[in-house]
Amino acid sequence: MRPERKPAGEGLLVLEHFLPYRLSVLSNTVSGRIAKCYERQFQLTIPEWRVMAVLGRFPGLTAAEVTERTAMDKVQVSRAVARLKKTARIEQRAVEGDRRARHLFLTAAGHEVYSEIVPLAREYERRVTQDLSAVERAQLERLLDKLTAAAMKL
Amino acid sequence: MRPERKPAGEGLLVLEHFLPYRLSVLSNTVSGRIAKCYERQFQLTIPEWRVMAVLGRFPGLTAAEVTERTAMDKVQVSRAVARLKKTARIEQRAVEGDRRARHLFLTAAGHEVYSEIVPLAREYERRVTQDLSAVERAQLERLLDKLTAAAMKL
DNA sequence: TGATAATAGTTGCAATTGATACTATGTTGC
DNA sequence: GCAACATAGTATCAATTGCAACTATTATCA
Repeated sequence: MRPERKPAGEGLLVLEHFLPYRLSVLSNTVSGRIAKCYERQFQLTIPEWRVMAVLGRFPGLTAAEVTERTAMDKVQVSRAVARLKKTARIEQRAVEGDRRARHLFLTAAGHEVYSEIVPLAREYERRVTQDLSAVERAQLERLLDKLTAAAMKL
Repeated sequence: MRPERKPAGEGLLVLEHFLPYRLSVLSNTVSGRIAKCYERQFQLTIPEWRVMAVLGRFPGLTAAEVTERTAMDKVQVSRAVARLKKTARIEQRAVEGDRRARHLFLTAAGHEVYSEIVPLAREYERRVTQDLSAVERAQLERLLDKLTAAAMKL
């Protein structure tokens, strides 16, 4: 009775082909690299940058809406917002008809930081994907859509 | 007038098409779901499960080799190993000719847990990818390879 | 109305993490 | 054989996180 009859057999998990594992390695590598960049240059943590990024694209969201859009949790957003307020990268304005929530906006200083980081981020993305053909890029986009949708559903 | 005339304009980052962001959302969603599963059922953290998974596939690795294979850092591995030892899921044996390192193995109890988790992990992966055709699966594999290689190089 | 529940956001505390430094052992080159 | 350096793994301490509880406000509905 051989113990290791089949390498990808029933009871074995081949980690290097296991999707969640591969995604995690890739995502950590990719995000980690850019993070180093804006951490050093702007003293921004990943959650802070994420909040800024989404506010740059959708000014005036509330913290709850930021939470939805970023798949961060609300405590994480709350703390990122607090730090960003303290460093004057964002500001808050009242929400008409709801005194619990506040609209969030990048300040002028926030915009400045944002517009410095965006090209860096773009450039980094470009480098990571530079070996992909146009076709492969389209495939990637499509696959990410499908996988994300499927993962959300479970 | 279309609202999104220049969707990828110079100064704007369209988060929902930005690769690092999409990878992060997908990876967190995917890993998070399975993690919940073995956290509840077996009191295993993500790093612990990762160490077990790699030891299930490659019995006898040292902590340093686990570190290499998992893209975790060595402190993380050290702590996961400490916990797994305490919960008797793994055991250590001397390395011939090097008294610093020790070979790591799943115990019988560890194997039991492992062989219960593997089918769950498999099933979960199957569900996430069930909407993909065979061709798409191959594309995915290929794209992950390319992206991971590119990210590592930077 | 008023009681109950839901939502926005914050805070406190315990657990986890990350960076750094440390011990012990091994290797290299002179 | 012995400095100087490298490696395996652990410990320490501050910073970050995650969970649950909390305040304040708004919504529901009998």
